[in-house]
Amino acid sequence: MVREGQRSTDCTLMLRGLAFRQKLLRNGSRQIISFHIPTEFVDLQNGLLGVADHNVQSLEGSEAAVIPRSAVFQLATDSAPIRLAMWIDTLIDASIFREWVVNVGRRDSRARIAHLLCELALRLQRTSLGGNGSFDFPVTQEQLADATGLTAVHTNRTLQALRRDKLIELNSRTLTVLDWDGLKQTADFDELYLHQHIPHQPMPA
Amino acid sequence: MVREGQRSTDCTLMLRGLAFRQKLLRNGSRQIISFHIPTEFVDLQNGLLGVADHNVQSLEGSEAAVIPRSAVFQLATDSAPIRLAMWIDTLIDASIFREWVVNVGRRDSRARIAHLLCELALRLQRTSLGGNGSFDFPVTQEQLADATGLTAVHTNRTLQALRRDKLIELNSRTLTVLDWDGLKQTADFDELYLHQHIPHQPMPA
DNA sequence: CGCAAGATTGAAGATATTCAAACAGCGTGG
DNA sequence: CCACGCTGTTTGAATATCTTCAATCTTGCG
Repeated sequence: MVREGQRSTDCTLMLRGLAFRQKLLRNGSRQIISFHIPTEFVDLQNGLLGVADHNVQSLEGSEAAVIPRSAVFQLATDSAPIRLAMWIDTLIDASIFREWVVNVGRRDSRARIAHLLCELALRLQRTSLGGNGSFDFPVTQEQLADATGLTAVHTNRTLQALRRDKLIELNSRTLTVLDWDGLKQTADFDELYLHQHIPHQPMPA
Repeated sequence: MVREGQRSTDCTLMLRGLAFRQKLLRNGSRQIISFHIPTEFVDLQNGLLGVADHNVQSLEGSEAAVIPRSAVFQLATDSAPIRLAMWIDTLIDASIFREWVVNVGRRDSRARIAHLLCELALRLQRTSLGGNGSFDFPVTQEQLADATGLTAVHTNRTLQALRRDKLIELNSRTLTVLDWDGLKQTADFDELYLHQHIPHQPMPA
């Protein structure tokens, strides 16, 4: 979808499925930096920064709307509320990145994976893509590993531990949260950083 | 400077010294999320998001200009170029967070610390706060550790290794980069993510 | 069926943590 | 002026967590 170093000419809006952003290191390893679910902009910032500093990749079965950069900025230029909404969207993005720094920096494997699952579950729930704690989850363990800064092997073992403790179920492509409070607790999860309750003002005073 | 959960009423602009943002975890540990040097905004985003999701702390001897939120937004409302510049500022912030996720997620201690030093050195250099590779560096090893997701002890040993290899010198309060290319190489450092060369257009088309 | 991708398992090893103690620099107060 | 306490740095040894490597198992699918 987007390649690092490339000049970006479009913005993409997720419609169906999952996409993620990643950075590749010289030594061959990869870090996934964010996941994106339907209704979310994937790369609103690329247009303004001119050059993409990372890649975007979509999982199979995903659909995204590709919007020419010029159209997006026309919207932003014409409408102050839309412009503000777009800015806030990128700020929430940044807030999630900050939490991810904490996640990979200061939590053990168990809490890390639990935290990632909490975040995705909550965001999916919010867009009503998951009925009562069950979600379509087409993320491989290797991708989970690259998102949490772990290896695929250790991710596998950690997932087993979470299953053993009856916190989650994770079959081929579906994740179900069995014990939401327990998962939140092991994840040290506080949803404040998702900023789901932005005050609806025309312009903050 | 800023406390988590607090409603923010001001923006702060660094004038002298160093400040950093941090998140505290329930288990008592801490993750530093960014450092801020003079000429940089520390928390432009807090005003828009309404509630701070993290703390900001300044090192001794720092000075910052506290600007009422309303004044900042008045500026943003009145001037399209300033508004754009502010947006871009927050986007570069986010880009740095992304690189930090990679840093703590996928680099070993040596590369992690080298990368952090590269970033700070380059940013300081850019604001001409460092003559020929020597900088005032009032960051303790414990803070370095909390920024890289390591322990203070291991940070100490890693710094010794960097010194032994003649990459840096780090005395009480001054950092000097002895071998810039070597440091960049061990850090896997690519400055693209700092977006120092944003095209100067009135509005990207 | 048979391939390919993903998941799982085991054992050995590396990297980083923990705990505890010693050491250095520095400002304060006796 | 020096002892004292404080903060920050350094060191060692034992331990934990996570990685690596390699093999096996499972599943979906042409």
